[in-house]
Amino acid sequence: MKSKTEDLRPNGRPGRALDAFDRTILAALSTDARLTYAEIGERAGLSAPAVHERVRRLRESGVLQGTTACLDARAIGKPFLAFVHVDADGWGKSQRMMTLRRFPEVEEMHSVAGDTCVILKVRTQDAQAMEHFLSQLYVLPGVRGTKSYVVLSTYLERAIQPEVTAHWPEVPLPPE
Amino acid sequence: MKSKTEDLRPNGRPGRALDAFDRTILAALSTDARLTYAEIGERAGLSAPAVHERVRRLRESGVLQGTTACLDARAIGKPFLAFVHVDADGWGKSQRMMTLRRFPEVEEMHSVAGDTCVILKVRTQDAQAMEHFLSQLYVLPGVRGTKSYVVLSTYLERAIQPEVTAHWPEVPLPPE
DNA sequence: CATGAAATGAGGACCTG
DNA sequence: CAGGTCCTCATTTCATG
Repeated sequence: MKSKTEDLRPNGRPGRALDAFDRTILAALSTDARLTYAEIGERAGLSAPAVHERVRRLRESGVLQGTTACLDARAIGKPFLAFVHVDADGWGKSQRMMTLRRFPEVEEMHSVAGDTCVILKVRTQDAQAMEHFLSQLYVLPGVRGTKSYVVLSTYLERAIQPEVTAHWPEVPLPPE
Repeated sequence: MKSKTEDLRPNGRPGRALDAFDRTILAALSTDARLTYAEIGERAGLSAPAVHERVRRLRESGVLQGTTACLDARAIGKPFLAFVHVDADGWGKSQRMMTLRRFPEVEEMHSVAGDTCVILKVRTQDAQAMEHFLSQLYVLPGVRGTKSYVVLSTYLERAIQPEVTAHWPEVPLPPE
C-alpha cells in the first residue's frame, strides 16, 4: 500500500530523504502556507496530526525554512525593480557582501559565473531611490562597476516548485 | 483574471492607502505567514478580530496576494540555479512568453531594459536539466539567443520588505 | 464575547528492519 | 524485538460572526 522504503540517500547530513508524503505536503504549503493540517492531510492521504508531525520535522531539519506573505509590490510602494550586475574585486572572501543585507531593498544576492561577479535583485520606491542605493553600493571597497537591468514588466514571480512526482532520486546507472 | 493595469493611485474606493497598522501587519506576515492573529495584534497594537478584518481586506484588495513556504533548494533536489538572459524578437505582443509558465523550473520572468529582452530565473536539478530547458527555450519562435549566469552561491534570498516606517508617501519637496 | 474549528499532546497499533 | 510512524481521542488555543 505504502512504500516508505526509499531511504537510500548518500546525503547523510539531514537525516533521511523526503518521501512522497513530504513532497506533497511541501507542495501544498508552497501554494498556500495557511492551509489547515487537515486540508493538507486530505491531499496527502494523512491525518492532521501526522501532517503536523511531519511539518515539525521538516522545519527542524531546515527543509522548510519558513513561510512568508506574497505582497503586491506597487501597493506597498516599491514598484521599481532592477537586477544589478556588480563587477568587483575580492568578493570571494570578504563578508563585506553581507553589508548589503542591511538594505531592505536588496531581495536577492548571488555570486555567479559569467561576465559579472554578483547579481542583485533590488526593489525600490522609484528611480531616485534606486540611484541612491547604487551610490551607496559604490562606497563599498572593491566595487568596480555595475550594470543595471530595469524591469519593465514582471510576467512571473513565484516560489520554488517542489517536484511531487519524484523522478530524480535513483541513480541512473543501468545495472548491466 | 486580473489585469496588470490597475489602480495606480488611490482612486477612493478600490483601496485607500495603507496605514501604519496595515504595514505592520504585512511586515509581520512577511516574516512568518502562520503567525496568529493575536500575535500579530500584539505587535501592531490591535485586537485579534481587528487584525483578522484588516487581513481580510488586504487579501480582498489584492495587496496580500497569498502566502507561501520557503524551501531549501538543495533539500528538494533543485540546487542548480541560473539567471538566463533571453534575446528575442517580438516579445512585446506575443503571449508565447506565457508558455514558459508551464515549466516549473522557471521561477521568475521579467522583461527588462538593457542589452537583453527578458530575464528568467531558472532552477533545476542539475546542469543537464538546465541544458534540456534551454533546448526547449530555443524551440520558441523569436528566440535569438541566451546568456546564462550560473549561480555559485546564494547569499540572500528573501521576500519583499514592506517599509513599516512610512517615509515614502509624500513628496519631500524642500520649500523653494 | 461566544461558538465552532483547528492545533497539539498522549496512548496504542501497525509496519519495517 | 526495537524503532519509527500513523491513527484515534481529548484538551487547549484560535478563528470568526
